[in-house]
Amino acid sequence: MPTIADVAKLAGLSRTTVSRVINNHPYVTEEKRKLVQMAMKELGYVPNSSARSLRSQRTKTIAVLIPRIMNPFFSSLIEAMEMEATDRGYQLIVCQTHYSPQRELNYMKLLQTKQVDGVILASIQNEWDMLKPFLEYGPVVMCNEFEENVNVPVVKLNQLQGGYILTKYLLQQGHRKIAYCCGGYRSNVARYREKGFRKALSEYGISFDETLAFRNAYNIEDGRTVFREIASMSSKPSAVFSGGDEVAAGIISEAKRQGWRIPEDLAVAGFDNQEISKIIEPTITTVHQPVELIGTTAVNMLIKQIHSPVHTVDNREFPLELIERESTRGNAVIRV
Amino acid sequence: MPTIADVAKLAGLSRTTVSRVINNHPYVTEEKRKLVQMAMKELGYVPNSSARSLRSQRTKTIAVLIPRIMNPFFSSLIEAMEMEATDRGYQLIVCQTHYSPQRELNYMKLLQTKQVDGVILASIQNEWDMLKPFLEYGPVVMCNEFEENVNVPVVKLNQLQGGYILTKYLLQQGHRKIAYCCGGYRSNVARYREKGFRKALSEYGISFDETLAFRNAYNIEDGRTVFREIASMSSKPSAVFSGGDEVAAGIISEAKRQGWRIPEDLAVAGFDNQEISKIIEPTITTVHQPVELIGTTAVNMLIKQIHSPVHTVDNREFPLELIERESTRGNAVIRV
DNA sequence: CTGTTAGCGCGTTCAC
DNA sequence: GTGAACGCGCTAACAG
Repeated sequence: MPTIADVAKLAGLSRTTVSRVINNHPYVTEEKRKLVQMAMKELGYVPNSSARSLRSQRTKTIAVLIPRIMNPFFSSLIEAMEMEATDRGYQLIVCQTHYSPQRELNYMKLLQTKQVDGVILASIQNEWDMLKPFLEYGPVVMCNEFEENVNVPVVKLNQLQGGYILTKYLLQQGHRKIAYCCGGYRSNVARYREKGFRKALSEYGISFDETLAFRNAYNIEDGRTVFREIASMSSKPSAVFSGGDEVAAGIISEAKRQGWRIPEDLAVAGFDNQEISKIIEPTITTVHQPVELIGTTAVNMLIKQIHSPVHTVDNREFPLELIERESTRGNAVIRV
Repeated sequence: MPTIADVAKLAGLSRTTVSRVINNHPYVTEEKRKLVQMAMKELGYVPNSSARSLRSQRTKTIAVLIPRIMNPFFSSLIEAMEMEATDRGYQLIVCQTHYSPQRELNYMKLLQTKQVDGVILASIQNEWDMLKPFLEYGPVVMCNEFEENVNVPVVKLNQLQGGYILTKYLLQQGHRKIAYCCGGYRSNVARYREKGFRKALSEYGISFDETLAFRNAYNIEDGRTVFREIASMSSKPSAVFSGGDEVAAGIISEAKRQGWRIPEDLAVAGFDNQEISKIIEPTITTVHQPVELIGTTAVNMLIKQIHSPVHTVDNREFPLELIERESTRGNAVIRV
């Protein structure tokens, strides 16, 4: 492997000049620039990035923490982030916590060891006290998931509004007894979504019914289980608000197996507007989340922080949008 | 940020001794080891990984190239790889080529600049001549996608067998006119799958009919298009072999919209055994690919190469498995 | 405009 | 068992 010294020797110049050419510095004669470039090409020289990192204290690499990649929400988030990072000259390291606080802490150490220039937290598994100390080692940006009263830039979605519009829509459709599904017990995303759910209910004078809440629903299989529980209830809901399209799909699938009609016997609403919500029969009413938008925004906010470590905490929040489909439509009958 | 020198000073020892403790070297008194550990803790010392990389010529980082992460096949591949890499002390950089040869080459440069210790190619966009030169810069392992007559370790799936068993099954069900869908025009995965398809056909004395082939089908929307074309044919197939579950789902969905019955009017088989194949109605007959297995295997093969750059090219190939579901079952009528 | 010189933080021969 | 000294490859003063 040729080093900068080899190039310098071949070009008959100093290492400094070669370095200047590499980094597009001004104050290099066009003539010598050519000389250096030819030498680089002839030797097949490429700068060693460990050396550059050590010298410049910059790795041009960022890490993003998510629970797991198989969740389509996080796949699309990573997809968008990776593209944006690449466009801006950064590498992206994926870190799956699998909901483990310990793994999360281990990944945060990438910041201490200076393996990455910054971290995007798209999931939070530890109490903030555990995470806070890492802020001193480098910039951190929160994306989607967030922590309150914390001095960290965050790009998030208006979950309260999202929960509200979806619930209000169900109420307007005539539903008065609505089951509630969510996952992630200490997630602020889920918490605010629930606030929106409750707000809409209260506007109709309805109070939250904990016996209609399912708080551990993450995937299709969980959705099936939820349905079975609903089916076994003596006083059944006429609609379900599900915090995820997969869960909604599971509920629908199981309901149909057991001969229920959707939405006539049970209206089902999801969240995320994932592919599955468009292909299932009936198609699922859901809330669209601009995932690509928050992904690219988070990357850009982080890179900005990396370049100017001034603590200008500029938060961003984007609205959510209701997508009405078949799984809730046209069964507008008030059932008391 | 404290350095190794600070720790040495505080502990009243030399940098060498500190380094030995960090790297678990023998020949360090238990007493001094404690001393060093206390000093490290007191200062909150953490080794700088750029410096370690520069010195040891090891980054403990690997890159994996895929077309895009949103494809569930690649999400699960990355999920498995990331877990295995982490378990083995490596970081994983995701590289999405988006089917662009140029992007692929850019990512391969990570090997030249020594930003990564090795690369896993799970997708190939360039002619091999373009990729081959990079082998000299570090170990490369191919995973799933492959190139023939090339001296690179590869872990793959027996696509020929996969295509064969699925097609043979359709033939046994009585189908004689089977449409064929695939994506990826220069993929060996697709090529061998097609070989299996043709092999099964020929055993039944049927020749491949190019007018029944759709070679640009990747997603649900493409599946819908495929169906429309099939529906408009004068001489229609009784079954479809689709190279992906999404495409199969799109075909089914569109077919149902237009009032066709599946499998009675058209049997549809997919590939990959993805979630969607279990939830769609009818559920989709498909071929299960052990994605996690090839993911972890590829990571381990690469790490092995990194540790001992001996060119022992040990390839691995795993079998595929047919999963029979509703989308093809029970319409076993010979139609000529 | 260009070259000389000093480290960035660490691991590793060698001597002791 | 331990420490002094060198260099991994590069960039950034500082002179000139």
